[in-house]
Amino acid sequence: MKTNFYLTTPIYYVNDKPHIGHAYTTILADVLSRYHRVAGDDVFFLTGLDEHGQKVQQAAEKRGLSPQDHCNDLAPRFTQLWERLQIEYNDFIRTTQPRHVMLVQQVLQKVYDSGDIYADEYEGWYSVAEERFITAIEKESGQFRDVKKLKERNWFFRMGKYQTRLIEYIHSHPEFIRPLHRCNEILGFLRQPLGDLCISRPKARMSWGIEIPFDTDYVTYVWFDALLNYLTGVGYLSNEEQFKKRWPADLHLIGKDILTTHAVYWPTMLFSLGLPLPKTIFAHGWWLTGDAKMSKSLGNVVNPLDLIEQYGVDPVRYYLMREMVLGQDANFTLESFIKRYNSDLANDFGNLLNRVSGLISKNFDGVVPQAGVLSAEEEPIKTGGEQLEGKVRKLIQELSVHEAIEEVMTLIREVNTYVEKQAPWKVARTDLKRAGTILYTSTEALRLSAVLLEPVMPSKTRTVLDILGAPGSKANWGGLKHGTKLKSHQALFPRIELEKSA
RNA sequence: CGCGGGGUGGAGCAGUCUGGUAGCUCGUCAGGCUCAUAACCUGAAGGUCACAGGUUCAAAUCCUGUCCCCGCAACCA
Repeated sequence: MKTNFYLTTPIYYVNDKPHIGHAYTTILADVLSRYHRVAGDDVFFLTGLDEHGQKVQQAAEKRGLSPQDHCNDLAPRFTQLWERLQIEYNDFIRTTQPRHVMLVQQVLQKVYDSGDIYADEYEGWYSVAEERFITAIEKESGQFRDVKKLKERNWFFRMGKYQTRLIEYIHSHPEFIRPLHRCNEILGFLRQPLGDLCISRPKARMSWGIEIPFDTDYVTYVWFDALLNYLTGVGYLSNEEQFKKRWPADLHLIGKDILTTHAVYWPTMLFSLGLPLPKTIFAHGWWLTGDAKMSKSLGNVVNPLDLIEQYGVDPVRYYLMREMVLGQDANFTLESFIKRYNSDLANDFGNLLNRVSGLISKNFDGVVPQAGVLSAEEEPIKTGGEQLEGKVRKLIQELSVHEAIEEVMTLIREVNTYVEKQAPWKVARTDLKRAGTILYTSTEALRLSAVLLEPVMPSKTRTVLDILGAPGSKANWGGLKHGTKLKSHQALFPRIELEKSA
């Protein structure tokens, strides 16, 4: 019986091209998916686009396009980037798809019928920029642009009535909101009375959205619409078999900026629908460049496509996964990227491949030698290799991707040390059998490391396994077969030579 | 008392939830090796873990307080 694993990224808002933040979350989801697939889980990985809302409407108007044309134009930029980044998602949802529109309307009707939606006249300060009403305190803060007094009839979701239940749920499910400090943040937020959520927008003001089924003068507030994608993607109200199998989601990956919507709005919506809550909502940090937050709005976006063109997909994936401690902010700089690339990928990983393949080529005609009797020297390498898969698996379960990677890199460094100390190039002159044992051991450890890095760097690790004649092999010791002829190859990760500038 | 992030050897960071000789990468210095992508290996220097109290047999880690740095119009993960 396979374990189901359903994970999601947020659906990205299509008012501009994708940037490194989108790429990061999606790569992270892909890496986790791949680790779970390798572990034998039945993975369902959902990503997609959030296409409704005022900002999309405005962006479209600016370009002289209809909102739908604007979305249709931008959507491929995301899907093409995901292809380029080797993202293997199971489904790509767009909130303008009929399946989603239907679901949102059904859900609205359901919630309405259950009495959790009511109409009310509301007068307050409205931030055009934020697309929402703000409180008097927020207005005083001066942080909101285009604030005006607005009196409007709208539909409201009885979010407030689930406050106590949500607090209790969070307390009794420590894995629900992670990392822990985010959980505390939400609990802090919930110490204030939780109001109801305005879930409609009058078409007169904003028409680009899903029509409210019981009041056609209104469209659905974009967040109420967007969050439901997680249900649409697994067939809620349309494919009960799939839904039963997949829901609740195991992991919602999100950025810390959208924590409240996911950890407060979303659970209360699910409470109202009588559905179980996702097992874990994980909020990761931001990529900072210098001291500024990476954002498409600041014009300091590092275009992931540019990096890929120059250095390849795998190093970019590796860097993003290794450099960010999940849950914290990280700095993105070209310098640190190059350092990581050179020290980890070129000097340690790639160079080790060259060392062993060169030695096998010189001393064994390029044919993997047999491991003879293992001495005490081999033990740490072999044991380390045997234990590595378990360590990596545990760390991935804990969502410590950077540590999982570091565990593998540690073994690779140990193998480099081992090769250095055993000096097979010397031993080969007097004891070819012993040299064979050394080379088998180091090459096998390299193979095993490549297998365990495959979710992070799917292309390059496959190249390594291909060179070693062990494609599709597993992370247990002994996957490398003696007698295999190694394929000739170029440097796996050519060093990036830094231009020496003043 | 607006919100959030952070202060750990020269740099960048783990470690803090689950207290127990302070770790990694880079850089520097010295040496080794020369199979390899000027790579790799060994050793060394360098930290009172922002500060002050407290809890404890034991604190970077838990509690209390203080100081400092960074980000916060444009919804952006």
